[in-house]
Amino acid sequence: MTVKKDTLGLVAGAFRQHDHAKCASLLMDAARGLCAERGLRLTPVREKVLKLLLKSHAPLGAYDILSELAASGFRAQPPVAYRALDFLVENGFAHRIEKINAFVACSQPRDKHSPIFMICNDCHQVAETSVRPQSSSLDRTARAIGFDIKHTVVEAEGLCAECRERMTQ
Amino acid sequence: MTVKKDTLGLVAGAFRQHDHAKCASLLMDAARGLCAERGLRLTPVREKVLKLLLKSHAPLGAYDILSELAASGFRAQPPVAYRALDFLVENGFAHRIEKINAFVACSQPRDKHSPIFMICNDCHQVAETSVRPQSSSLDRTARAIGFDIKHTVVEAEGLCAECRERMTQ
DNA sequence: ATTAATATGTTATATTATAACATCACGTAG
DNA sequence: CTACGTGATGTTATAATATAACATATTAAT
Repeated sequence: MTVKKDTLGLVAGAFRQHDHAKCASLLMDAARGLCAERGLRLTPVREKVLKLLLKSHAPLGAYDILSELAASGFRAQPPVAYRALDFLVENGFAHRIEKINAFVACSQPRDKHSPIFMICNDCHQVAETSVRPQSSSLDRTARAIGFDIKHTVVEAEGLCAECRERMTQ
Repeated sequence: MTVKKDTLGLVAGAFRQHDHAKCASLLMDAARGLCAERGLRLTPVREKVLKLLLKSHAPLGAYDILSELAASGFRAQPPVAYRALDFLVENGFAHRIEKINAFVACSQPRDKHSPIFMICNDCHQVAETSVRPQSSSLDRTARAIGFDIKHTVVEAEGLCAECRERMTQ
């Protein structure tokens, strides 16, 4: 089993009830701490966008974010959202989900990791888990052919356990 | 090692010189055969789009295909390309690469497989390989939390061995 | 204070994708 | 054969996603 126990817990948790407010505020603190450590500027827009991502139970598109920014009195031209998102993604505070052109806050911003997403087609929630870099079959295949990986995209779409249960009831 | 030997060969091959014309015509024949077996209609546009994908050494965007279709006398409104691509993807003759919004012909259209792509940022070629369904850590994680996978996206971007060598020369 | 680097403001436009509805082609049940 | 249902194509329009380019402002370091 390449998946770590606590990571598995997190995955399951993302599709269940949990203290989201607490979880969000811990992650916000983590981001502030990391920015301080690394000399990164968590400016008002960037912080607001991260807050929006943390608050959401589902991934947000750039234009969802844009309209929430507008509602909070920020400037609302597309580059505003894309720049903030770029910052968050580049620095590991958020991830882009390619399959659905959307963004989620990272659930483990301190760890170097290769995220894996499970996207539920019914409730539209997304669970993040990860594998240790270097341990996946993707990495092993790459090494075997001398391919130097810069970034990986690993996503699955389907139905989460809760939605599946609800459907058969 | 979860990667099969012959699959590995294919991966390496995709970034190297090979008899592309022969490889393309074999895959075209395979597609015609599969359509006959399964009662699918490989109409002129669909065949032309598959031909274009097979001919290309790199993935093609929908609008690349559209302009090549136009150049060959086909109708060239976006839905024409998207419909043909949808058909090819749904029936396993092509894959969509999410990371770059582009399409490639499938190199193993007869096999049920979960494709993996390695995208070279320098030469823009893409190698397809695959893992046996059910054997990846993605599948194991999904089973562990009761997530029912419909489709997976596994992609890596970076530098292929050839481009890396060329750069250090 | 001056300056270089970073971040934001703004306009415009590029790129990717789909909705909606009309028409056509083809196999088949009557 | 023929009319009917299905699937495929034609066409217009527009939606959704993303970036280029350049001006201005803020910050941090000298």
